[in-house]
Amino acid sequence: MSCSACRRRRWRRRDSNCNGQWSMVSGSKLDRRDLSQGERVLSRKRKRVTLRDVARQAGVSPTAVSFAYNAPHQLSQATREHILDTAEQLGYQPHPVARTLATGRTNAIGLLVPTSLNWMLHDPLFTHFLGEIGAACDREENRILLASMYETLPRDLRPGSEPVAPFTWLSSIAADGFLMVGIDRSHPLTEAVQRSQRPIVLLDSASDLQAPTFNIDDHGGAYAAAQHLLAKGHREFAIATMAPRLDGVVIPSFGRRVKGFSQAVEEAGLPPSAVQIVHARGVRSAGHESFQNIWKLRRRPTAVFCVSDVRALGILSGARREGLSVPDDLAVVGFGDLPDARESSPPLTTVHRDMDSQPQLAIRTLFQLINEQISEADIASPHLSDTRLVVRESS
Amino acid sequence: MSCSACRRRRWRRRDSNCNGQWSMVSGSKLDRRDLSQGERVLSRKRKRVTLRDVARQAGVSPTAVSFAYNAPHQLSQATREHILDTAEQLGYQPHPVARTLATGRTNAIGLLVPTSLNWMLHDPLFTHFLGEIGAACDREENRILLASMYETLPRDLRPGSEPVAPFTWLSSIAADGFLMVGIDRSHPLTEAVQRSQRPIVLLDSASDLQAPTFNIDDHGGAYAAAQHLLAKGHREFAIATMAPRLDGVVIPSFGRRVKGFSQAVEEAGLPPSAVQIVHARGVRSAGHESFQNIWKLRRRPTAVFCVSDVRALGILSGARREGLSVPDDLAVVGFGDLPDARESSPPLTTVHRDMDSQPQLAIRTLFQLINEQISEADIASPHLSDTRLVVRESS
DNA sequence: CGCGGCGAATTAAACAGTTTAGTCAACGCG
DNA sequence: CGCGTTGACTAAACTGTTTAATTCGCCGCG
Repeated sequence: MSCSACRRRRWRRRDSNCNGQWSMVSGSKLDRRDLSQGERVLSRKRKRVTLRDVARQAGVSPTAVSFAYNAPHQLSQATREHILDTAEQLGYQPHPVARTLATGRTNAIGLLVPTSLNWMLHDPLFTHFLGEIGAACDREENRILLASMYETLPRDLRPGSEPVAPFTWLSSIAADGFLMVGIDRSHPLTEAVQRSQRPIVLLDSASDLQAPTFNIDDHGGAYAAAQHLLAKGHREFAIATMAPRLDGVVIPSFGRRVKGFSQAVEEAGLPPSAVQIVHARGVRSAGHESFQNIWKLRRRPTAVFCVSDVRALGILSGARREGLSVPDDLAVVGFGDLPDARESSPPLTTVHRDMDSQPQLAIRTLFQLINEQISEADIASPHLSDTRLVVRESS
Repeated sequence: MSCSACRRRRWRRRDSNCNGQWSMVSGSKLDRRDLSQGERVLSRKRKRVTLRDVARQAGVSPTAVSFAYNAPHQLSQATREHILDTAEQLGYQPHPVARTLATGRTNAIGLLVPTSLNWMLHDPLFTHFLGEIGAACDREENRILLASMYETLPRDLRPGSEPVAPFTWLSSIAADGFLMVGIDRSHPLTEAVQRSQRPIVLLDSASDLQAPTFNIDDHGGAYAAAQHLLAKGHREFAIATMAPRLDGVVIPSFGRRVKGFSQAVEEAGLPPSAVQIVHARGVRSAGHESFQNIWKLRRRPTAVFCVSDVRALGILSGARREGLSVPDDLAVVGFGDLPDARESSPPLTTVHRDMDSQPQLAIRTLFQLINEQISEADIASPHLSDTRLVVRESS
């Protein structure tokens, strides 16, 4: 069958024509280890094999080569096989970027975080989100492009190095849409991303931004935590939270939790001084840091509310080390209900939040927006998910 | 000063010329919320503002616009400002992909994992690596492109869905280089990635691949663990590891650990039956699963060696729930020395491995390769990092 | 016998930037 | 006055694909 094809086409002739050219590109089909030192240096300069090279070599048009991969039915069986063989021989690899430019799809979603990647990736809640997002990307055959918006913060918020212009920064993120986690409207990049014309979805972020937003009831959860502690008779509190601007970054959900807790205490008729706020900068280390800071307070609180479970767990182990009894000397309440919260000693009282369906919903929405299955107008936003207090033995 | 520039150039004339064109693109400078429903539908179709649009509007060549951003010193101050103003007005956003195509740089590194993203992202060791890699990317102003090689597994290894051709898969990953974690040479994609002509670095992977490899002494660590347990008098062992092919994926370091442990037992003169191997498929859940499987064994082992700490910690909590005493009823040894291993009850005996400098070294090497600061030939590979047994109270 | 339609392949035009090799005028200098 | 240099800017080539439009021969049908 390939014979009839051969007769029709001018492969043979081309093949011999191309023998001269062949040597130019022959290196590319060699295995790396076959290259001597000299050849390897040469290979630096060697241009990559392009679709055009394959076309020339196979004696067909570039379009035909493209069809061989993307629209096989457009080509006769024989031609198609011949092209694929040639491509294999030359060691042709399609250029991902060129392909993206032509199709307009990157098959990647941009996961944007306000802090440094390092900071965020040490937060177990975030890595849990990452797992859910990963599962969705597995299904959609997409990748996650993890990018930190940190570099774009202006000098006064992040001293030390020159900020990257939001403009420039954004022009280096090749993604079909953005999922932004923990974003505040004060961030200089927020607006730029919104102007990028690509779909955006927000998770655990500010609630007043012009994009589909998926949040939880931070305020209510914290409020309930305060009520619980008040009912237990506590009158002196500490709140352990992130430094108000961790290197210029504000995480809105933490702010809402602080507000919710303070409000409940205030409504109980206690003075504002009944709530002392302690800050910590790290993530994993935040618990220890917070514990130290609480320890140093002149007026010792009898209960501490943490804006995240990592902090609470850290305080628990700090207290253990110090010989303090929880909850008798210090009651501890967390926020998030990580799996570890159940296993700690004592098991942690914490505000349970949905960790699974909320990020799942967000990422699914993003994919729907990218695939134009829904429009932004169809989405009720902000989408709030309930929180509830889970009382265990640390309070 | 801008006057002299105005006199020399023909901005005014062009400006009025372009008023007709202007309306074509004017929508792009509008805020989303200003668009009525009808206009929003229209905006779908609206083409994005390109560098050429800016050039036309500003009355300069496309080159000049490019220079305004990338080579400011090539332009006079006045021209540059005029271009930037115009761009701002039109809401121009440079196209990341086009830019990448022209420059050849994506500013992203591909982090390739053999399993599903979901699986890998639930492994605390991996997310720790991710943090280190994130820190390096923070410094280099790069992004992480997280991609799973899972989809490319052939049908017989991963039943259920059609495999993506390695070829096709690779042509959708836009990265300047690859960091591969936990890769075995049996994976069909390994070869394809190696042929991609982009720098590659391997971490915790097979040791016989043609690329700079950063591993730890898995064999030695496991060997030491066995010796320790033998010295304590144990004679019946279990090894808890991953299903030999988790959905077709082999993780080489686990294999080396199983081998190292078995070898030590064998050299002590015990029969092969003294080591029973139990498998588990999950990550977080692997510990529980493993414990159940050990529990079911006809000949109960007195000690269990786990290829990872997550497994060991899971077994610990499984044993606690079952009322078993560790180490008296069952001695448990892990591998990895996660931070949690110190805090568990009882604290976990485990093989300490370097979690920080090894991934740091790998990622730094990758960036050096990408920036052509070193060549592959300069790298001693495989690079092995020591492991050592840390005896705590679980054995 | 002419014409519509189809299969197979081609041509040319996007896609949206960067970069090289200039052009052109002004300027200083011998 | 001619020559070389410099500064400011441009034209054209280049990056490697996809895709809409088109050609060309062939077949069946009225």
